[in-house]
Amino acid sequence: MKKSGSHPITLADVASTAGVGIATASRAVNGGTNVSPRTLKRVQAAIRQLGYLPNHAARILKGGRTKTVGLLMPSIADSFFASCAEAAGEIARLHDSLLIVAVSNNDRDTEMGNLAALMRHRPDGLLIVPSDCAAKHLVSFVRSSAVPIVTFDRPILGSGCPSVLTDNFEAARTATVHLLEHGYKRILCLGGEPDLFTIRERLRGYRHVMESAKLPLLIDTTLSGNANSAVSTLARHLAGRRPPDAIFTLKNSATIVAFQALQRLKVSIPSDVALLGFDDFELASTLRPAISVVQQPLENVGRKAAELLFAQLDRTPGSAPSSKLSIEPVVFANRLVLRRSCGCKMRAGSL
Amino acid sequence: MKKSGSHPITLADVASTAGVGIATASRAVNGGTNVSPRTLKRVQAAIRQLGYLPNHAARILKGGRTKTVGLLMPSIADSFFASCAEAAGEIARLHDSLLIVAVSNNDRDTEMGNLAALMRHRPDGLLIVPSDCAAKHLVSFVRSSAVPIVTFDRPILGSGCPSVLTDNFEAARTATVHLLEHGYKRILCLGGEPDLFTIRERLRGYRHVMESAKLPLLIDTTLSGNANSAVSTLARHLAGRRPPDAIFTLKNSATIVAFQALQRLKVSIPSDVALLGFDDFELASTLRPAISVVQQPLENVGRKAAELLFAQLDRTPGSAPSSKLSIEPVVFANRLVLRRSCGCKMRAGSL
DNA sequence: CTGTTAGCGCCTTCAT
DNA sequence: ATGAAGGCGCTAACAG
Repeated sequence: MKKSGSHPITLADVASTAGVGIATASRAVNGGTNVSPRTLKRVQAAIRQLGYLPNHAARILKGGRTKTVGLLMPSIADSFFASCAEAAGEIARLHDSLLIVAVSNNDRDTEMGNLAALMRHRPDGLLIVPSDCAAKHLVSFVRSSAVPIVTFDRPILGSGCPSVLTDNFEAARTATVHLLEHGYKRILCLGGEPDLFTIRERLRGYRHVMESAKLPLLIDTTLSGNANSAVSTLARHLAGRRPPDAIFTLKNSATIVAFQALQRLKVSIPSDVALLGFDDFELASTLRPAISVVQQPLENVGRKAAELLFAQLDRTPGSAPSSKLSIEPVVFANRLVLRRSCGCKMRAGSL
Repeated sequence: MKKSGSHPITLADVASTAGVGIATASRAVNGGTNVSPRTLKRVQAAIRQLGYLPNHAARILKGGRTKTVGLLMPSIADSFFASCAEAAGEIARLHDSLLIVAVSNNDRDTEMGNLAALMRHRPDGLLIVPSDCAAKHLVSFVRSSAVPIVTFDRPILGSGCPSVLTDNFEAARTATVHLLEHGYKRILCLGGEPDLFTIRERLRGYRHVMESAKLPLLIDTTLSGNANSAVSTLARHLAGRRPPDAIFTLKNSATIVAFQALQRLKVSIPSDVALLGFDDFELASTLRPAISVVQQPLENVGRKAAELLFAQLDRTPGSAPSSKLSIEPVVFANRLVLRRSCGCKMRAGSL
């Protein structure tokens, strides 16, 4: 109907076939204020007939919103971030906006490169999961950037940028305390990427508890995603003179590879060594034993971040600057989900 | 540096602070052909100093590419689609483009609504996982749309639109045959959403084999995502006079809820009933027993779809129309990954 | 209520 | 090698 040969339909086309002026057509398109019902109908008919689609670029050029929000995060495929993204996307749709997605792979250069690419599209706002929460490149970007930014999962330290986090420190504390209450004394804290903000916070929580209890710090943050390397890492720890009696894994993937390694080493959970992980995952309750975890309210994080961003966007520039959003991060509490791997529910009859 | 008060930097600003004409500045920005080295340098300095960023909207308005690709799929959070999206995104970056993401929830209205929103951003091309492969609304959209479209995972029948699929029929056939070879005779085919193209193809494969073998068709496509409903569904089947001796699940989530239900019903796999699922998932090999599955080459699908799309985009309009891309869908083969749940490797020593 | 007009920032002839 | 000028499609002032 409108594809072949024909040049793209413009407002002018609509106006002429409707027999009205361009401005009138424009008004008709945008809600139709100050347009007589009859003309409105005529214009709408022309629009349908021609298959007219407003040219977004032209509107933007005029100075309006682009109705897009840039989303920059480590990975789309990671279920954690995918959940946040989905939730954020829903909020965006509610505000008639779309998400432009870019990934950082937790790599600084990739991050800055893709951020630049993002910015060319002039998003109205930015949702960022910073790869490095202290890196000056991001700080200075945020400082000089005119677009509102909200970070989630991790902050950009010293940027004055609103962020939505979960209480990693407190959750790690609670988790470690729980392990202690089970009577474990040698708790191995296991994970990778020790430079990430979230990991550091969790480590801090673990440390805090262990030091208060005057128990030895057993920390190994050399874990890679590789299952085989986890086997040798764990074999080494388990073969020591004083092996750990419990393992606290610092994230999702660490929990999984640790579980797999333990399984392969035929180490029984929790009788030989207990396991408690940060981050829930779909099959955590289906594995045997079911894995106890710290559960983060993912959807809430993504949703809240998006809401915060749109709150800034929708606030008309004229409003009182006193109502400036608090710079204090929004922090969600985490939940300790107790299943079997930590030693809980041992008495319970079934699995 | 550039945030406060100051209006956004334009090419004119660059030109004036560099002391050159706008046109020259423009040339300098775009590769710098026909610009003396000295002026080039001056302009570049001005660009850096001012923090100039080309206004994408203006470029688009001039008729250029938007350097964006629309991605419309059922869900971002679904690991299957997330993997495809990530792969597609990488290809897009290689072509200096970004992904604009919209979701359909497999719902026709949501799909068309979000598609319309997508189109306003004038993407150079579209990557679509159609919710309904036969729905006329999409067909007519594709027909009338001027932007290149590639679908993946599912086709849009009768649209002449290139698509990237996996061989669902053949894989389901192979899987069912494998079950037969184990000696199972009463194979229950279990899943939900029987209207989806992929599900139908898999059902067709199952049917084909069972009918050839003159074995009874046991099909239940009423499964929802809910674990509890799966328990009652399976309990019912298992309690029948002639219960199934094997279950072939039609997708990822069905496999998981079936496994969970079986586990809760204390039905032993594979001795009481064997299990084989369509779609691999992260912990399939970690569950006990490890689940045998049909594995789809997800990344390949996403990547290939994006490549096909850019092949169309990069093909300059002038080139011979004879080289028009084949309308035959690209079909990837699937792999049957045999683990324990189907009864394989029972003799093997360990787990 | 409606039409006319002036740009938004950029690229691209066309002169110089 | 460079500058001036027009127009991409749209909206917001301003006239009528």
